[in-house]
Amino acid sequence: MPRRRKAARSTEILAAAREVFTARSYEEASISEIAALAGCVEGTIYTYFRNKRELLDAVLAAFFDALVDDVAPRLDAIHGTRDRLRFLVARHLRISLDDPALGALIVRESRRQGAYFGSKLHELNRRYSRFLQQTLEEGVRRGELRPDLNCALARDLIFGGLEHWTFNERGRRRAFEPAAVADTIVGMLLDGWAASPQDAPLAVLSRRVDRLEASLRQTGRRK
Amino acid sequence: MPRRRKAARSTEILAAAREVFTARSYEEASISEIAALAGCVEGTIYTYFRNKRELLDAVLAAFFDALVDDVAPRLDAIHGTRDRLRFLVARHLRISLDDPALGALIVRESRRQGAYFGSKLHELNRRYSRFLQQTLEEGVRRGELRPDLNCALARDLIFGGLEHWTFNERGRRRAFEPAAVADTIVGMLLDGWAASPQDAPLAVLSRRVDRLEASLRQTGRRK
DNA sequence: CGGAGATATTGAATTTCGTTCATTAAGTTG
DNA sequence: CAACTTAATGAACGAAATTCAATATCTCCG
Repeated sequence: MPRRRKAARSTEILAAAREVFTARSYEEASISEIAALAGCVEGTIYTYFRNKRELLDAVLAAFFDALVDDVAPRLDAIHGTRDRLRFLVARHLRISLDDPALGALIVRESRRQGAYFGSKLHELNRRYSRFLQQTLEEGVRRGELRPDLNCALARDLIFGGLEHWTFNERGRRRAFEPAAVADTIVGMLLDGWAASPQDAPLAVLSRRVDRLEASLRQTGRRK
Repeated sequence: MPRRRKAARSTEILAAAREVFTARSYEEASISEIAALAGCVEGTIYTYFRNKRELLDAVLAAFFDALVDDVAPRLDAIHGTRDRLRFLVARHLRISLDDPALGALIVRESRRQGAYFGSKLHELNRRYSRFLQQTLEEGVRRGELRPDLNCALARDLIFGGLEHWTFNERGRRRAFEPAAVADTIVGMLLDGWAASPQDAPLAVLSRRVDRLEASLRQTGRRK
């Protein structure tokens, strides 16, 4: 009932919506719960947002906005393609550590609206993913990456791969170190998965070491 | 009103549900529309499926079941890690060509339920993705892939990357040739993105050609 | 063949939830 | 302090998911 500046109310509703949308799935999240949490009635929400979907989009948009602002200056300070990639991958992985529920929400809901392409969300996503694509393109220009690399495809492989891995990792309920995982992933992508010819003896030896370590770990656990 | 064998009704409802869920988003798809298409009333559906979500899951499960049955024998007939990977990637890409609407539905909705991990859908997904993971593991064992390759991570990178790329490609409304794209992607992943030392002169030359072409295009546009 | 039991199907009732809108009340301005 | 603007309300509406007691149809056994 008290009347305030529009911006304040809008922020409250957005915060409440974020709370509820991360706690429940989109279908289960109800406008009435968001309204209760924001300290207003359902009707009020509709003077700020056209509908439930748009409210969710606003929550996601706020996140991407902040993300872009955070990444831009830090990426500028890094030189060298491999290091930049490591930073971008680690930063992306950190999303789901900083706020796991929000990270899950983004994976669940960010690409779901019928008219995704051309939406504000799509535009924000493009702005964010451009960091990666430009890094790749510059890598090619500098001769650090293969001249025939399809950068748009490479970008999709990275983002999609990270999303998928993060999603599965959440299911496994394991902790992880973004910087270390980013190192591994960037190494895999830049250097390839195929064994180099001179690796063959190394492969055999490494396999034996792996097995030794594994069995040591096993016996260790059995005390 | 006519009464038939349970299996027949169930199949009709499933077919109708698939139709409606691919045409509209989950929220927009209504049980009444599915019932109308299946030639029964809403109530009937609830004697076969507990709720709307479970109906959707059944549609997705039927798809994954068929997919696993299709892939298994064909993969067995292929030997060599690179060829197997090419097949698996191409087959996965073909999903969204065979039935684009269903492909889109899978991306949109397959990981959305709150209790995904441990669900039947999760189990089917695991069975399908195991094809890829086992191919990778065998590749390592044979010495065709790097001995230190993290196969679970590699698998996630591939599936996630393909999903992301397919999603974006749909937005771009371009056609593509699964075999050709699979070739490119498997090549990228196995051989890496970093320029090999002897590529350096090539990279520089390629860069110069790029620039020439770009400026030609520019002047062309200015007429 | 006929009736009893089983069960598939119904459709109306219930409930829940998103959304609308006429009304109220709090600020603002002159 | 009036006239105006607009934030906020909350009751009402409509649509859609879900439930359930009643009904229709099938099966099987005497």
